[in-house]
Amino acid sequence: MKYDFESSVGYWVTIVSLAYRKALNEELAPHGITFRQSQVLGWLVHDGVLSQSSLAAKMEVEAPTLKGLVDRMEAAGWVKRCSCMDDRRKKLIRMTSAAEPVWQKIADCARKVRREATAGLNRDETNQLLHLLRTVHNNLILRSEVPADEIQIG
Amino acid sequence: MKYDFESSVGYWVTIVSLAYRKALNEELAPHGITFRQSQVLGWLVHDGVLSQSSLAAKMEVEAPTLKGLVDRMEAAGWVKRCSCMDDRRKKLIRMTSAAEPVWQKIADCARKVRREATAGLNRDETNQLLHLLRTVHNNLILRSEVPADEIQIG
DNA sequence: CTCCGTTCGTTAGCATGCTAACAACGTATT
DNA sequence: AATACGTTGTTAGCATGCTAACGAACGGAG
Repeated sequence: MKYDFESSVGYWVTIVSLAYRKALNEELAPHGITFRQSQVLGWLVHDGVLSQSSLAAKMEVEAPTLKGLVDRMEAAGWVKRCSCMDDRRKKLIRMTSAAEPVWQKIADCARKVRREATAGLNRDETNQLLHLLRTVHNNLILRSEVPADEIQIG
Repeated sequence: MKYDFESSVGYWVTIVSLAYRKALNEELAPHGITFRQSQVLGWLVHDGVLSQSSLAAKMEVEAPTLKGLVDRMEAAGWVKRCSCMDDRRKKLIRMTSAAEPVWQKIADCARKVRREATAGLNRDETNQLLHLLRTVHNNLILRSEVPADEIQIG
């Protein structure tokens, strides 16, 4: 019983994701930062200050995964954990001044790889790709939020 | 200097890849197998016998990554390493008979998640998505094979 | 105010990714 | 044959992913 990987969205999304991350990691390596770490800085630039849980939600990873990311970035001096006055459970993550001069280079690397990845695609095709990926993502998110076998109205 | 993740192919491919893997892992967990391990069996069903290096190439991962996969699957009894007569360096991977009864269930899980992921997309849109992902993948592969700063014809 | 369920961050343990460096083997060159 | 170079698989070390289980803090019900 065969299974056709070549026509599987999961297969292609997996290997494109690996290839994209690898490409960007190569660009970022000289700056001592990784793909996911650069995304953390991106969200901090975008939103200012974020708690670990909200950052985890934005990056679509679980809490322990984000903790590891923040641990390494705090050790490297890119970010800092601050206590939250309103809620003593929360720890607010903010970018340090040491990270600011590097962010410009990171954004340049990200744009470069993005340009290379979408070479040969016109604006419509790129938008179509993003639209289709959002649709698939939404399908998978809804799936985890409302598993079919848990819908039991008594 | 902001960077717009929402319109980044890399961002969406990353989180869709994570969501897809997570969904399939949930389906496969009862069978004691993981997403990547199921793909190994898929390739073995498709091609019969494969050396580790050719399997790594098909799965788009590096040799040490594939070694870990095969190590765990051999320990679980799904696959077996066999020596190769023609080339004593190679180790041929083949599926064991113990894995065969599970493969049908794995393929069913894969088809189920695939159907859920592409819900709301017609055949044309799905093909378009696969086509665009292949294009992006090809761009990134070419990039790593011919880095621009290494083209130096003297 | 106390109890109880939820949320937040952490820990432990495992699966998957990578690069760098190595030994063993194959192959081409001299 | 001897040398050199490429290929194959392994090891070590690190970065990212996950679930399960936990303590601390919040918030609402009684």
